[in-house]
Amino acid sequence: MDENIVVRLEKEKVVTATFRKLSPAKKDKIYKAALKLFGEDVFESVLLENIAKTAKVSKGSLIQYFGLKENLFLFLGEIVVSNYISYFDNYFLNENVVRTRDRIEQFVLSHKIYRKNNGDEFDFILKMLFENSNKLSGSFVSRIFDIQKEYLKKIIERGVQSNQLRRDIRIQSLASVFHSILFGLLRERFLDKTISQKIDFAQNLNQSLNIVFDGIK
Amino acid sequence: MDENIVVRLEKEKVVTATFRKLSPAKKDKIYKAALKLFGEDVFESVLLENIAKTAKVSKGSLIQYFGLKENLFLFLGEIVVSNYISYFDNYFLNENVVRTRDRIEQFVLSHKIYRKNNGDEFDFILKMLFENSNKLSGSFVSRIFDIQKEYLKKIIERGVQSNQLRRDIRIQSLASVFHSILFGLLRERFLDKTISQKIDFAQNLNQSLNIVFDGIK
Amino acid sequence: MDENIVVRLEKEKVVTATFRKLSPAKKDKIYKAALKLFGEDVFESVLLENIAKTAKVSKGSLIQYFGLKENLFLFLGEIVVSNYISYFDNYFLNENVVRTRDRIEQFVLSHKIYRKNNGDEFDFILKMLFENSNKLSGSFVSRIFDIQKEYLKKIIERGVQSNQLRRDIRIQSLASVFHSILFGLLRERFLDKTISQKIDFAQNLNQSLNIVFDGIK
Amino acid sequence: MDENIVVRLEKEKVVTATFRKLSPAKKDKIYKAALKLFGEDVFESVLLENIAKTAKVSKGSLIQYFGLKENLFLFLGEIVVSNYISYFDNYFLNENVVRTRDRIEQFVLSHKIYRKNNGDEFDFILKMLFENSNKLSGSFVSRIFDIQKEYLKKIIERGVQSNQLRRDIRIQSLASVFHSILFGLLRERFLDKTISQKIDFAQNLNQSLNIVFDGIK
DNA sequence: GATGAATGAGCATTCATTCAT
DNA sequence: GATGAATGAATGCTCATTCAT
Repeated sequence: MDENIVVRLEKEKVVTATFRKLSPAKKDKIYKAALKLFGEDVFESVLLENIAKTAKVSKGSLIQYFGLKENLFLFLGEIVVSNYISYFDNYFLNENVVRTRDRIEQFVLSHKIYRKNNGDEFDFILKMLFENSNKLSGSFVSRIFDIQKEYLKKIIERGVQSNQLRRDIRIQSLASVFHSILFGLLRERFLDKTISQKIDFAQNLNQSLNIVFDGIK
Repeated sequence: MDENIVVRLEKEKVVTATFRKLSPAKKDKIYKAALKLFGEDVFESVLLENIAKTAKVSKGSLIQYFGLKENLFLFLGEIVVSNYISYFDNYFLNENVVRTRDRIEQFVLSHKIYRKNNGDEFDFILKMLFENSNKLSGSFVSRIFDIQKEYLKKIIERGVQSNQLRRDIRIQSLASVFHSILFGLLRERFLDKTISQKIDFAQNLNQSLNIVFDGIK
Repeated sequence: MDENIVVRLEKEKVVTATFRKLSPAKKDKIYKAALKLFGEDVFESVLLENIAKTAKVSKGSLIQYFGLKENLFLFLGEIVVSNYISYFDNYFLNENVVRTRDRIEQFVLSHKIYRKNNGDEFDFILKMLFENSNKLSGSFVSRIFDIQKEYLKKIIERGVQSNQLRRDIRIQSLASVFHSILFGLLRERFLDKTISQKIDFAQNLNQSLNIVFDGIK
Repeated sequence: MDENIVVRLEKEKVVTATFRKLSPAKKDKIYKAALKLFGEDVFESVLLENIAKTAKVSKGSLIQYFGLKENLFLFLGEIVVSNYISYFDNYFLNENVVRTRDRIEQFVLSHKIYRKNNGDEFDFILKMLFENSNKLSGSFVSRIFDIQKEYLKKIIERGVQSNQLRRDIRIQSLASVFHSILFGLLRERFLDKTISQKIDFAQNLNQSLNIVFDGIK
């Protein structure tokens, strides 16, 4: 957990000094407990008492650390975003795919590995995307989306530079299109109960990318 | 309001006979009140008392009509879906655009008009898409999505028949791609607070369609 | 149903004139429906709506006939008591057992036949005896008990006259003792879940009577 | 209050750990308040709010201690039974009456003293015996009855051993008969509004015992 | 007279937050 | 600083009774 974020959140009155001074191990235990439970249920249905029990901390302490249930939730969001960035910054450092199309495909598919290693973070993000009221999750979702689009934009930019993509394309728009497709597949995969689910996620992705790269006229 | 739906819902114990027998005007008043409030806030935050007040009905009556708050909610969903279908079935009856690309564009843009005339329905759909837990809204969302994809599939099919689209395209996949784009734009438009919002919805749509129709290689 | 009772209850504002004027058949249908349901559950748990449904009458009518749920209940009690008296007055008219001991035994056992022919009345009496608050059932229970003791007293009196019983016995006390025993057996039979239930009711009765008739010293 | 019972009830989820950890004084205050009110009225008519007020505790705390109103009720029953046993076990330790007949008489009459010292327990038992639905009070009543019969059986057994009672008597049956008589007197004394009430309880008891001990033939 | 729709007082239960220890 | 007991506002649901048709 990035201590700088904790320091900033203390200034923003999201966490208290008491929390900041906790041992990293304890902070992490609280983070993990809250993450797990907020990833399993909607905000309203998650009880402080259960988080406390899971973190082996008292309910009173939780309130002392965050003041409000909502602040604990905000704190979570900040750490998840920060971890998400770390993870994919690192991913791109080690990625050396050449074709633009493949880079996008790999990026999207790499979320499967992210999920395997960071299951609770992944579940939390899904809950934020689809099940918590915009009032609570709005800014979190925007940030995750902006981050994802930023990665896509960088891939596209290099594609333009390397003449794999047409120069006249608007990068921002293309990033949005790719992002919508990625997001749509995600939703189908995890929420819809319709036929489409039976088709493989990777296959769906492949076809969608074909459509955009080849055009349909 | 389609009385056949009310009859069906009575069989499914979602509404009571007492509700079914209400005058259409009263049923509509209740529908409108609930629609407005459930479109403004998350399920848990909507109070029966306020719906009652808005509909100028007693809380007791509401319970007498639906038994459970959740049933009132389910009832709403059914009517909204039914109205959505009526609206767009009618839209396509009167539509006579020729180019496939333009047909999709018009269909998406027509949601603006739908919104203008059916603001509360529109807001309710948005709440369902983004803010209520999947447990509550899951089936509603699936149905709305299936309906939208069905319309897109029909447009695509005619596009293939009239040789405007390549014959080797998978219709289902293409419909999904278009739907993801449409859905992404919707989200950006109504929920994100980022820069992208400043750009015009229609322009965004136009560019997205260009990308898919032209290909980007 | 004894119309005189209905007339008296009207004067006591337990039933309305509207009810009195109902056809005997309808009055009886209401009586039977209420009897059945009040015999199945505690006063508070019996819903007017269900009585109405069972009697094929509207809830509004029920209120119109009795004003208060409690009055319907009082009405029931009156009729049950009246029927109970008729039944056992008639029983004693046709009874010609000689020995006092046997007369008591037969009287108690005859309740089995009463139960077979008047199951709902019997269940109602049990509910009154054991499960409804004294506030509601108190006077009913007293009356039933007085009636039963009266029958016992008459049996005892004849026993004394025919020199089957000691002359120095206090009839009232003896009647109470017999009644307590009868009542205790009833309770064991219908409410307790203990071992005693396995033993036969008739056997239990037989032994209890032996004890009292033989003395135990 | 027996702490072992509280510990057992915690395992059976009737009381919570929070309640168990309360100071004995506080537990007792709650017990006494609930006892008083449940002894005055039927289960449904007793309000948590009033118990809370009487115990000088918040309604929320009550729920925190017992989870359900019904559990508070069950808890009461357990303690009352346990106290009843303690009281009469102690009574028999200090009792040294010789004649069987007198022993029974004294045992029954000792309930008057029990009542004087434990008025609320006594009232609660009466409410359980006569006024709460069998669903709620059934097991409580069975247990109290079994306890009472057990005491009677022990008296009878010693009576047989000391040749005060005939050897051929069935102890179980005789205990039941005595119990019925005791119970009948109790009922007359506290619930009936009839003449019999005017006669003294002790006199009634005396006569009833005479009848059984002397036989009536 | 009959109906059944309308009403609203009443109550148990939930749970974040406060606060005493 | 840590704990967890105490609190009470908030809300869905029940159902006898009222009342308009």
